[in-house]
Amino acid sequence: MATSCTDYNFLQIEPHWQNFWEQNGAFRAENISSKPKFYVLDMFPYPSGAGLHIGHPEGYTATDILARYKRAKGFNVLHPIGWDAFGLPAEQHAVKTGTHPASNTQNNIVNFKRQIKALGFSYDWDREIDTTDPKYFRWTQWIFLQLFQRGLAYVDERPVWWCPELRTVLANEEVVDGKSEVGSFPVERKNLRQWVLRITAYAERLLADLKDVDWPDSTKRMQEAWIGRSEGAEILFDLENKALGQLKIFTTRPDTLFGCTYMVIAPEHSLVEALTTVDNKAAVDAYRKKSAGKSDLERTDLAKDKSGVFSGAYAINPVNGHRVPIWIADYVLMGYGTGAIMAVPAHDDRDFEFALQFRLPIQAVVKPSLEWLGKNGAHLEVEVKIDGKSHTWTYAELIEAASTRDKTLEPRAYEVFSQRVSEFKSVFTDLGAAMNSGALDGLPTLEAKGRITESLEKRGVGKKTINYKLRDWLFSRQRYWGEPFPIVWVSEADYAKAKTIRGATLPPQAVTFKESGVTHYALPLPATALPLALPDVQSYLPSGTGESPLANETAWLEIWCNVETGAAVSASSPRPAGDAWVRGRRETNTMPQWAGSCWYYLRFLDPKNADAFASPEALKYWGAPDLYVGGAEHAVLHLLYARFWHKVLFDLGVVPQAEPFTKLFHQGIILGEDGEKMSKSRGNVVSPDTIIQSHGTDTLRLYLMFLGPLEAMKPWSMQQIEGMHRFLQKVWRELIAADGSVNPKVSATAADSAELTKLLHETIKKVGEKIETLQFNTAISDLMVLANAVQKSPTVNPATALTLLQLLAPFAPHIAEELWARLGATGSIMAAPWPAYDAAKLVITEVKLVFQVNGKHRGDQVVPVGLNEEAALQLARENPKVVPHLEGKTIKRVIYVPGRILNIVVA
RNA sequence: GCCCGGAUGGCGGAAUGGUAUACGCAUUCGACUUAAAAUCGAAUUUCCGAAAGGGAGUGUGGGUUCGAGUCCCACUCCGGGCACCA
Repeated sequence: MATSCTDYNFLQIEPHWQNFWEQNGAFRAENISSKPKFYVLDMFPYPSGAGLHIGHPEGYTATDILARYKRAKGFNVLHPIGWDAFGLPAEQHAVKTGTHPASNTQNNIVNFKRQIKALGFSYDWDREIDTTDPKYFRWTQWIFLQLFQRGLAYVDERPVWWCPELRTVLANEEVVDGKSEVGSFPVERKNLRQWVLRITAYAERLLADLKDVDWPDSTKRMQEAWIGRSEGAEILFDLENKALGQLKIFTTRPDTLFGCTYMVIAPEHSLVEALTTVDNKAAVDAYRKKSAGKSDLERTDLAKDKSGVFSGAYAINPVNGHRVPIWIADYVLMGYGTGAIMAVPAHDDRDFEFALQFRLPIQAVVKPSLEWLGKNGAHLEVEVKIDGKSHTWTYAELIEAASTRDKTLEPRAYEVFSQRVSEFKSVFTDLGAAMNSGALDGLPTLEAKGRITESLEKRGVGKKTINYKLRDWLFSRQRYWGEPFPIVWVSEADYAKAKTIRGATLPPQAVTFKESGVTHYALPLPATALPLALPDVQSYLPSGTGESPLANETAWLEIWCNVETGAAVSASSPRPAGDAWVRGRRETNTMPQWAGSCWYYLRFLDPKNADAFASPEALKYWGAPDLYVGGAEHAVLHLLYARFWHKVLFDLGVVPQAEPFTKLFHQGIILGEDGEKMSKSRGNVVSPDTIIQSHGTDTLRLYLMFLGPLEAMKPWSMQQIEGMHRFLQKVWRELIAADGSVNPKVSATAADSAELTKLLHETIKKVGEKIETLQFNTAISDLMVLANAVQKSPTVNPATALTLLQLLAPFAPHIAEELWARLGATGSIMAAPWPAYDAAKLVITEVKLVFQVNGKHRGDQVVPVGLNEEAALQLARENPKVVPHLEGKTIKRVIYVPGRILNIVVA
């Protein structure tokens, strides 16, 4: 039933149809259906206090268009939404106001939901999820238990930002210019006990399986770089002081081992203390202290000046027995490789810089090409002996001679490189051939690598290894507002007791940590005891010790725990009867925001299931999302973490496919009218609410899609949006008369012109194809062209008008429903099958043939399709515009592309 | 420094190797109106020209081709991401 307004009153029409859809459950997806499925997913939002910004509806409109189109095409469409609602801002708000983060979060959700509903998206609201709902995070905790059980979770000391003044741990974003964001107090790095997930165990598969997904190449490449696989060798260097054992290094260039003139270990390396000699101790201690205060970022910021300090100790190069000094420098990171390197200054930029700064020897061991030598050493002057006579040449001359006239000069060229390597303009880091390397001499780099690795391996001082930049995932936060870990810390004896009862659910190796000489054992709650809810706390302020506010909730924290059932009573109560009760302390860390978003796409399949995170039937029917749309800022972290969890679930046999997101698309950022990123401080933020009030959501949706290609970054324009509104007004006016009745030009007795009919069928074809490929901006152009044709036409057949509305419906669903109803069509436009085009109507009998002379457009003529070349050439030669260009010329060649061009090449 | 994008009218942008600038915005003129808005019609890459017409033209320079915005090579500028990863 249509509204009663006479003009295009979107403020009345839009809520009316939103209400209609809601009451009819128009967008409900069925888990049991004979229809083919289509799962289209948005990256669900974090419900911030600021409300929706214009970037949200951009991606959401794109998926909504596809969802509505696919429904019309006969698919059972799953198009869900929910809330990624754990997070730092809610916690900060709670600290400030003292109110529970849940209440603030719920307020924000209400606001987000109102805004999203006002945009008319066809979400299945029955499947709404909220990551902070215990019914949801019960399964987040369950997945953690699976990881834990498989040995993929462990506890380790990791550095975090610590603010002594605020007595709290800070997130990276809470640290601004080395000071706390709140209060500008100094901060330092401090090691704290953290949960870590062993994502590195999946590095190889995370890399290899990228080939199976339909993702933007740039995103794949970013993930590849992040995983950062490199092949090389681990090599053991004997230490001069044999009592200290050996030093293990990682290198991607074992072939340069003969060029190793010193070694560097990270300041955090476990051997630092033992290696440092008495004379150097003071300097080393000072240096370690200085670099401990630096973040990785600061270490890299100081890139220009390499810093470091000599340990006083030496190692022995395993291939030539040379005594090489061991330095300590923070350009070597403990987190990559072995935290120690062999420095080859002749063939590595950083090592070279360091060697220059500390006057360490530089030994060339890889031959560059003569070309490279000429380019980088041209400025040198060299002595050259020819027939016993000495000449002074420029190095460029020597290279020139060696590479053209006199091959015998080549050794001299390399001799110069060898002796004066530090005088060359750049460091040779590419592949070449070995030199000054004993038995390796002359071997190309790749062969030399293999040869030396093999020989080291035989001697037991080296082996081939693969290294990844990817590091294990720091998975805990010292915060209140996150999923609690379903872990209780117990004594060794109690853990042993638990093991006899629940052995199968414990990891192969117990997870432990040592504190004041006591080893604590991590005992998981049984899955039946989930969810472990957050307790109410007195204060959201941090505990002051670095632990989360949960550490202050003694009654929740210190418990008697039943190892069999996971039941708990406060430790202040008497110990309950029975053997299974042990004394424990709960884990006070909570999970990071990523946890909830790592698997939410699976919960949508079966969101109310109380027995499993989703039923096997739902998992099988829906599978992975067919399309996932979201910002490129998630190209690495979210998308890599989710892939990791998914693979673990796949290994468990609970999800049927190895990759979670088959097809991925990133929408571009919408900039402010000034072409800058939208931000509060610039005052260029556009709110969807304002536009919905002034122009309506149909206009907003159309405009967002018309701005430009979905993936492009594009500026907002208030003037352009008027054009979209005019377009909808025009559609309205062509179909509805001033009094609100149907425009008399829409007449059942009117037959459309052949041109209009043809255009209609062309448009059906184009719009359908363009929706499939997410080319919405040009699809809308096509709709405008059709609307313009309808406008020009004196009459229009109702069937044509209805088809136009159907094509418009995915983009601007409210006005489409309204006009559909007013034209007397039955049911919802959403229920009508997508119009099919008639290929016969697309057949053309005449085309415009362009005449070119020497590739230049000189004239054109409408000709029948299938005109042969001879006839076409004849027409061209008679064309008055072409004739002058042919006069007095001989035709050398004719290129004829039927239906397109006839190019006459003349001399 | 490295990696990835991009550069087309006054603006957002469109163009399977085949008429460059579709569609929209803006601007100008005209119609309607007492007037304005809205709407409708027309014009709008640039240079020469009254016009007809012609020349140039997709960041720069080269190349391939009958024909290049599109393919190849070199470069400039802009944007984004990553960054001492051995």
